[in-house]
Amino acid sequence: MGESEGSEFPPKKQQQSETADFPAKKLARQLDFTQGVLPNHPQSQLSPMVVTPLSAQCQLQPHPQPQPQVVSILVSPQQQTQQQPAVRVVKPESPKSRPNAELKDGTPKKQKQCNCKHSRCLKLYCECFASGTYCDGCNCVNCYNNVENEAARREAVEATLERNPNAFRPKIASSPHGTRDSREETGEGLVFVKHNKGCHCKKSGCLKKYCECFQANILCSENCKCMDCKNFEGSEERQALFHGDHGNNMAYIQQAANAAITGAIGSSGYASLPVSRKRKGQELFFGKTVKDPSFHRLGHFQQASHIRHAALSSLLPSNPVARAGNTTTLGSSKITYRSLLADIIQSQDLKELCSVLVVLSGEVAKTLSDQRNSTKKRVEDQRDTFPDSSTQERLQSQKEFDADKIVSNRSSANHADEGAPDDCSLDGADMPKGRPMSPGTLALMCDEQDTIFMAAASPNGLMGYGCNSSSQLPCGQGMTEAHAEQERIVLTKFRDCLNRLITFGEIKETKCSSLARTELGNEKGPPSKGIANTRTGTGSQQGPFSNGVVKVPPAAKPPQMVTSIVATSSSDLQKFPSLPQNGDNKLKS
DNA sequence: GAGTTTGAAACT
DNA sequence: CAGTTTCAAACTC
Repeated sequence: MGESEGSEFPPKKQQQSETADFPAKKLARQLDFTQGVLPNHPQSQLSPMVVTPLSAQCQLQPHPQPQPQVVSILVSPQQQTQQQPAVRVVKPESPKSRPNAELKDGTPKKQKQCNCKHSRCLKLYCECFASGTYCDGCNCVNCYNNVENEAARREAVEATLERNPNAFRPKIASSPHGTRDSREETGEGLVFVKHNKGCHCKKSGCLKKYCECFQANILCSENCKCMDCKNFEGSEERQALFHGDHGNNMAYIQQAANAAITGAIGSSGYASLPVSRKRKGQELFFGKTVKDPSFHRLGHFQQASHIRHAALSSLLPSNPVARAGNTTTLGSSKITYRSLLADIIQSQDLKELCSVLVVLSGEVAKTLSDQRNSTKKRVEDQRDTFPDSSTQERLQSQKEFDADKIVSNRSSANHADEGAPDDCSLDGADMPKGRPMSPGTLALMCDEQDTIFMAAASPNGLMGYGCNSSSQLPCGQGMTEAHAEQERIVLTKFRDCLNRLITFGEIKETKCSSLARTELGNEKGPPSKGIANTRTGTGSQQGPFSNGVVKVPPAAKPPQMVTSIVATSSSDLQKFPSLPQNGDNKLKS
């Protein structure tokens, strides 16, 4: 029925609804990108920074709302020209919907390929379409979800949005404010996420991937209308799935799921809870305690593996959830991901970091221009002494050489432990004349609307540097070098910061890993393959915010994060193998 | 790999 | 809004 072959697709009814307003504006309106947080927020007007994935990830959050998963906006080349962003709403919890996501072992995962036959990949049945991406290398038949059929695709998007304005929104969201309040009341440092619509499972017990909640590695919530749900906190069935260190073994999980669904697990040895034990409202948020605290950690393990975006957002200090301190408190019933670094990164720290980087940048600029000035002065002095042209030439060469040396010396001083990324200096090659800023710098600044950063920048001369120095330095190469150097210094420090964060996270991870093993009483289980991801080698295999997600006592927390970061010496750096040296990866990683 | 099961999406 | 159908992924054999 429905769309039979040969019938007009999409249906006429849907086609008629096209308006001039659509789809870009409509999309922009309907996709708040942050789970309903932004629409009323002044910054919700789809600024370029918001739709830029990198920016979205490192964007400083001036607003206090809990930050949901990062929503990547995929702008196809064609759509870029048409200013109609396709929206790739990432289900951050679902590996399959994260193109190029990595498996736990770090192996790059191929983008999910759909196998649609009858939907032309223009309905939400199609995962590619649902995720806002073109089909690429899929096994689909009669696919319209491609550039060649952009018009049809757009209409389909419109039709889909007409049916459901939230169709392309992330299905998994951070809980609304009330939940955050709950968190605050319980003193928990947990991020609460749940399925927006909830699942409607009947037979799977919400313990199979048929269940969107389970697939998302989140617990069923009050939004769900599932039957015989076993995907709730404290569920022995669910716990059995992930018990021990089988967290990565899907076969084992599925076996356990089957056992759970058929009743083999859950009625033996444990008091079976009522069917609707999943949270309804806040009942369980406050009252019910978790029988087994270790299960709580398990929840973190599991969820962490899929919710990297959430991890990132929880890292943001402005997220009060991430800020909450006591990692040893395990009273809440809502299991959600919480970053290992949540205790380490404080809002204040990030502000300080920004300020320090700005100051640092300003200092570099100042030092650089001072040195250039002295060089210039020396040259001029010598010119007065040796007015002949050949000497002038030599002096000019000397001047240029000195300038280069300044840059390279400073560079080497700050890259003693690395191959200095030359690409930094390329950034300014095609800078505009006004206030040149390389992509790297822009990335560092992340959000140009961030008042903290910008406010801090001005008094320290960073913002003025470009103008001032332009009068001091010859335009072009010298200025490019100056900016490149300035950027390099700042990025280096920032990298140091990230390195240290990684290290702290790993310390916690390691501690928690052993702690979890102990508390889980999993003598029967084989050693974990996935829980304790010890970073080996360069450490750049995993991003700084990768899935080390284990709760541990905050023993590793440095007293003053930023201060210690900035004070990091190059010798310290050598302890921490680097982040990617490639300029592009420096911040994106 | 084919067939079955499942639940979301689409439709009535 | 509830019931039914369609669809494609998940799952089983």
